Amino acid sequence: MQPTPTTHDLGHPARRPATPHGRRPNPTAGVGATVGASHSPLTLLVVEKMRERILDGSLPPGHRLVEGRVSAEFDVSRIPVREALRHLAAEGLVTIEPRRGASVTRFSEEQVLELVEVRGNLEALNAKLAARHKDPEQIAKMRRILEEGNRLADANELEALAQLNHEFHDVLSQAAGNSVLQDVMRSLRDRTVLLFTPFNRHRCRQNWEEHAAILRAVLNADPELAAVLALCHVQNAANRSELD
Amino acid sequence: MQPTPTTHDLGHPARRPATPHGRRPNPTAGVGATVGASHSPLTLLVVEKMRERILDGSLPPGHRLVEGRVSAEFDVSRIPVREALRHLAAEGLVTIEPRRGASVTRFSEEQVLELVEVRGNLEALNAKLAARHKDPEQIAKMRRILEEGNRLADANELEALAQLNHEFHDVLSQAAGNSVLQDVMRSLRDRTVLLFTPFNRHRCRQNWEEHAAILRAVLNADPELAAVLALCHVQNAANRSELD
DNA sequence: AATCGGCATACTGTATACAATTACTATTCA
DNA sequence: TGAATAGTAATTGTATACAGTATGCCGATT
Repeated sequence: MQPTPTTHDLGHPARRPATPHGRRPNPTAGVGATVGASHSPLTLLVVEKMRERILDGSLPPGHRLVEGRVSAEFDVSRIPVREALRHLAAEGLVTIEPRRGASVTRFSEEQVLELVEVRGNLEALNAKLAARHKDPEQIAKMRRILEEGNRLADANELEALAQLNHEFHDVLSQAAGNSVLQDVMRSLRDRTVLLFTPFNRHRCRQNWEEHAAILRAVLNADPELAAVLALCHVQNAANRSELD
Repeated sequence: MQPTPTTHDLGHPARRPATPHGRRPNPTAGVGATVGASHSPLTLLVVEKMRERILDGSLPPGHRLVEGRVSAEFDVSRIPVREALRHLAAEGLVTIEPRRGASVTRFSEEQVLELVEVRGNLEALNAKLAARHKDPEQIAKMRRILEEGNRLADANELEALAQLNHEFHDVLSQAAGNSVLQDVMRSLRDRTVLLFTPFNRHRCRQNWEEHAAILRAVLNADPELAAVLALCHVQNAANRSELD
């Protein structure tokens, strides 16, 4: 930790040859591409990758995330991994116990209820704001999504429909135009994704119905209705997933 | 304005070790000297210290936080400092620009409005929840705070009254019993602290009046009223501070 | 004088090194 | 056999080392 013991090495403060250590995570590293100029902080790359794996379920709740392993996995040093883990911890996807390390967050039933409560209210606020601001461009986007979604629902293309849900949330966040809210909700959404994903066809369809209703309320510039619908939507999604 | 290079150090005047090799961030006990015993991750200590200095204004918005300087200041290595900076960035108190470093967040007017909007709604939710849950212990606490506050207001002890505001928020968060909400609000509150602090006597008093009203609504188990009052309170506080 | 190019500087990003702590295992003693 | 314990391995916390990049200064060239 300190130069203490080693202080006397002062004579030759580690003038190692070119490659002092046999193992080096690859200079222009894991990113694969080269680079010359492209600087992408490794930390962010690790964050992205890990978030993806957590959200798609490859890293199940409770799974321990040992710094050394992860860093070997991605072929980077522990530092970016540490930072990535802490970043994810701030988002709530990862839990860090001091001196014990990180693991994928496992939510208690109570926490799930709490998440739903907060997220529901914020989605309501978001919908309300979206219904007030009427940016023509956003409105156009919403119209498009609404039509597209209805078409897909009729055609029973549930895969594409699920895809559209992301766009739905995105456009609504955009339309609300509150970046603070956007940030908070992103974190809450990520945390709830794992909890209730509309896997089966029925839910997917019902999900869309509710989304469509919210969109219509927003397009009709009815803030209160939009808010209520959004709140209900979150609660419904939570209830449905409880019936698993 | 740019604090450019040497603006404020960090508080401590000149604390350059000046010892060429004798300089080492604390052998085994170093921490003990400055902060607490050796257990307690340095990162957290740095976070606490820095948050304190940001919130009390010693580190003004826009002030650059250079890792090297901060680490020298606290006599630790850059690693805990980096982690602390990122922690604070996650809370929103610090802004990190890739490859450029960290600085105390400077909020635009728009962001202020956004913060108020979100915080107001969440405080409302919080008050509503608090008014529903009726834990006897929390109720007792609230009663105590209410009485104490009224007493202080009458006695014109504004210093102590300001102190009590913290307790007010704490107890209300506790009473609401939603840890997710608690987390989010803590971050939002920190960010708004700088923006509107009731410095002068008049505001402090009015502030308390509003707090008291919320408390009474909660104690009367009137969730809707509590919510409305909380929302208004945040908005009022924001408006008042704009008149500076 | 204005612009360009290079050099020195300062700082961040990332890698490795090592100490401190916890977790694990085997072993001894009752 | 079971509990206590010592010894070891695994893992985190923190320090230092080094490389790459932005920044600012200075001189040279036009």
